[in-house]
Amino acid sequence: MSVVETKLRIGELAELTGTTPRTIRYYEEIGLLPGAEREQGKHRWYTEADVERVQEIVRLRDLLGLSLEQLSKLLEAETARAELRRELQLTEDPDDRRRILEEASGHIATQLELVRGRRQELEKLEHELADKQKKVRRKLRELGA
Amino acid sequence: MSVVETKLRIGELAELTGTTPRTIRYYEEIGLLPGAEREQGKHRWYTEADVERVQEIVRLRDLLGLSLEQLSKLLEAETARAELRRELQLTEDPDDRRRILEEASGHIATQLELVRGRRQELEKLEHELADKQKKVRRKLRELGA
DNA sequence: TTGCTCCTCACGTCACGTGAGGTGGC
DNA sequence: TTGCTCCTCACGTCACGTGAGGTGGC
Repeated sequence: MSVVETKLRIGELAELTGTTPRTIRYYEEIGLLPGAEREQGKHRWYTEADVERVQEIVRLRDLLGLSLEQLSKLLEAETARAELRRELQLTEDPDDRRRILEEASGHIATQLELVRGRRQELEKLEHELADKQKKVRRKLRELGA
Repeated sequence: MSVVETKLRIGELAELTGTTPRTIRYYEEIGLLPGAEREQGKHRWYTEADVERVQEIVRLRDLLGLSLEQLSKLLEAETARAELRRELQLTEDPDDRRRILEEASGHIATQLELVRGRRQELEKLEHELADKQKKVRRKLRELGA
């Protein structure tokens, strides 16, 4: 919670997230990343929040294999929520707070379903491979005897 | 083990594997699929073995997120093994059998490592999401009280 | 001021999608 | 024979990679 925000250049953001400047610019171009702050019209400056956003994008992209359009839709709700949350953290109205929390819960549930489905597919493949491995090793033992 | 092989057309192979004819042709073009039997120079005919091959390709492609070049290398050894296996199932030489089985074991181990790594990444993400969900739900309960 | 990183085109690539126009097989 | 599926170009698309030529900031 420091007062001075850490300002990052596009190359630094890229390195911290395992991407490239070109990828960052592309994500901005298609609206997946909010347009970075541009001092007087030249270099882009990023914050810690951008690092987290890009890390989330990269993780879901790689682990779930979603297209960037699908990812946009998945993260859109989250982005809207984040904005609302800021506004409404100021208010203390319990109805508003409940609504925001319920939306968050639903959004997390959606992601959880996707992740669980993938994990189960991978577990199935893993078990099949482990099974194959067992059979091959049993045959090797039989040969050794 | 029937004598008559089931002959499949490219559209049937595609549907059975969740792909498209264009994808099948592309995989043949880049050498990921062996060129299908071509009767007199026109339609391609496929067998059950092709179905299994494409299913394996698709599964590894989607679950591991490998490029088709990486997949080629991963499956190359397996293809070579399959051929050797046929030759050597005829011979009964234990040294040859041992060598083949050991190669198979190594190859399966490689795939298992990739699959386990992915599975663990997904589990980590799943736990983080489950954690988030818990926190949101706790806040909701606090509001309800 | 020098050197590195940044900037914007713009063309290239990978893994296919999508017609266009024509031929094969139950 | 008719209709569907197949065939081969060949251009389009998505998600960037890769220079080319030029400007910004510690």
